[in-house]
Order: sequence, then structure tokens, then C-alpha cells
Amino acid sequence: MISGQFTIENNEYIGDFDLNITINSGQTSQPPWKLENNTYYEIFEVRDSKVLVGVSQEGLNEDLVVEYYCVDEVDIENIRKILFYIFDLDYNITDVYDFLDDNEELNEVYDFNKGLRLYKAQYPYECIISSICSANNSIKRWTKSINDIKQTYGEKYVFNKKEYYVFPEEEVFVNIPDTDNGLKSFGVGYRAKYMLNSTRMILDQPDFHDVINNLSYNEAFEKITELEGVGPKVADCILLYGYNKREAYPVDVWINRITSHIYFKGEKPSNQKIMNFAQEKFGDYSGYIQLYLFNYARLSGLTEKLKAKKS
DNA sequence: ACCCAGGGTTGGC
DNA sequence: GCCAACCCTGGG
Repeated sequence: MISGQFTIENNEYIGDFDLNITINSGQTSQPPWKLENNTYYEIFEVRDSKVLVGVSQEGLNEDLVVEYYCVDEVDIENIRKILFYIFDLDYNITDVYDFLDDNEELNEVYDFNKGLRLYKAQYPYECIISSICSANNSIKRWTKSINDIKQTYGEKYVFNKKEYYVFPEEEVFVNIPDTDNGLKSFGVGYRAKYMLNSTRMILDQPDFHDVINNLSYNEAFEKITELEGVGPKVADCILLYGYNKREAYPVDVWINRITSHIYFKGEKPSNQKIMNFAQEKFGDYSGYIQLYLFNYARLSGLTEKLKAKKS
């Protein structure tokens, strides 16, 4: 077995990054990676071979320490590229910081989000299933469901005598046996049907992921909402985390309350209205503003206030 | 079947 | 557009 280690320093990317906050922020791309000894582990697919990658960071903007283990020779640059993509480190996030600075009502938002970045999916399909699973669900429950499915039906890889799993591909997923309550035994409830039917629809179009990738945000939104269990909110999560489309602004109950509180005082705007507003006002920054506002509202105590109001 | 809500979606009007 | 129903688990 081949193994090695390298670091990514703060001056190799623009803006702030905090690994712990990002990986545990409940973004619907995937559950947090497997945590062992303060290091997060995940199997990467690097040029058709599997590599175990471990990442750790002591705190905000500290060096990222990256370990890797693999059977075949691997080019470190490829591991680096995947990491930069997943944590959005190749994005000039200072544009977002500037936008927050330039808009007075958003001035204090970043104070509650230092180092938080997008946590994107390595595999869009996993993101689709995660996001469908997250609908009308709790973060705790959907992450457990996805992890359990991964461990039961995902392909197993053993490194350092420990087992790691990759989320099953579409072909495996549709063939999960119906015995013992099948998918439902993972606690996904009525969403099981949505997951299976959507997977069938994806398989019906072999180049599904490429098609979505090549569509504009608006076209992709139309296409992805054709899937079962994928309404506007889940669609935006999938487009943001699974296909890197930054214009997406997933509107859930909290984002509705928070956005209304800031921009629609006294009104009770529909989710659709809020989405349209966000795309006009935030444009390409929508994804980040959504991420930050959600977190901001939770940490600043605003959610409790807004919950009490209930409208 | 103690009660309720959870980063919504669907199907019916 | 609005509204109830939805699986089921964690937490009060």
C-alpha cells in the first residue's frame, strides 16, 4: 500500500476556511465524513482508483493536513483538486464578503460564519438521495439514514484494517432487496418510494448528470424538479451542492422566516417569491447568502425570536 | 398511539 | 393558490 501526507496552507486559497464548521454544518450534500482521531476520512475516486483521504485542521485558517492511502500510484495534485472542489477553495469567496459589506442589512452576518464554506458532493447522485431524504426530516435522522445505507449497500474498502464505504451507485440502489422492509428499514419512511422512482428516472437517461451539468441554472431547475420527491427546496440543494450552481437559494421554513424578517417586514411572502427575490438581489452569491443566513439566524438567537412570532 | 416538530413534497380541490 | 397527509425518530 502507498501512503503519504501533504499540507494545504492558508495562502493557497482566498478567504477563510474552517474544516470543522463546514463539515458539520448540515449541508445536504452528504453526511459528515468519518471522524477518527480528529481527522475526517472519505474515499475519493481519483482516475478510476479509490484513495482513502484523511483531512484535519486545528482551527480557522490553520494548515490543512491531508493524509492519503491507496493501492496504485496516485498524483497528489488530483487529490488536491477534489478537496478544493468539495470545500469550494478554488472560489474567490471575497466577492461574497464584499457583497455582505456593501449591504448594510447583511453587515453582521459573516461574524457568525467565519470559515464556513460550501460542502459539495463528490458524487451528484449521493447528493440527490441525501437531499430527498432531508425533506421534512431532521438533520440527525437523515444523516444517519444515509450513513446506514452507505455502510450496508456501498462498496467496502479496507485501509489500515479499517472499513470505509462509498455510497452505492444507481444500479446498486434500485436493486436493494424489498425484504425486511427494504429501504424503509433505514428510517427514510415514505421517502423510500421517491428515492427509488427518482433513481429509475436517472437510470433511464444514462447521461443524466452531464445533462444537468451543462444546463443553465433555470433549465437545470426545471429538469431536476421532474424527479419524485424533488420540489423547489430540494432542487436548489441538489443544484447547489451536487452540481455547483451558485444561483440556487434553497428556501426552507427558516430561510423564509429570516429573509422575510430582513426584506419583507410585515409581509408573508411565499417561498417562490423569496426565491425570485434572492436571484434578483443576490445573483451568484445566493448559495452562500443562504448558507450564511441559515447559520446566522441559528447562532444569533434570531430563530427563536422568529419562531415565537411564527409568521 | 403521550405529544410534537423536523432545512418539504405530493395530490386533491 | 391553499391544505391535509405523510413515515418515523428524537426530544420534551
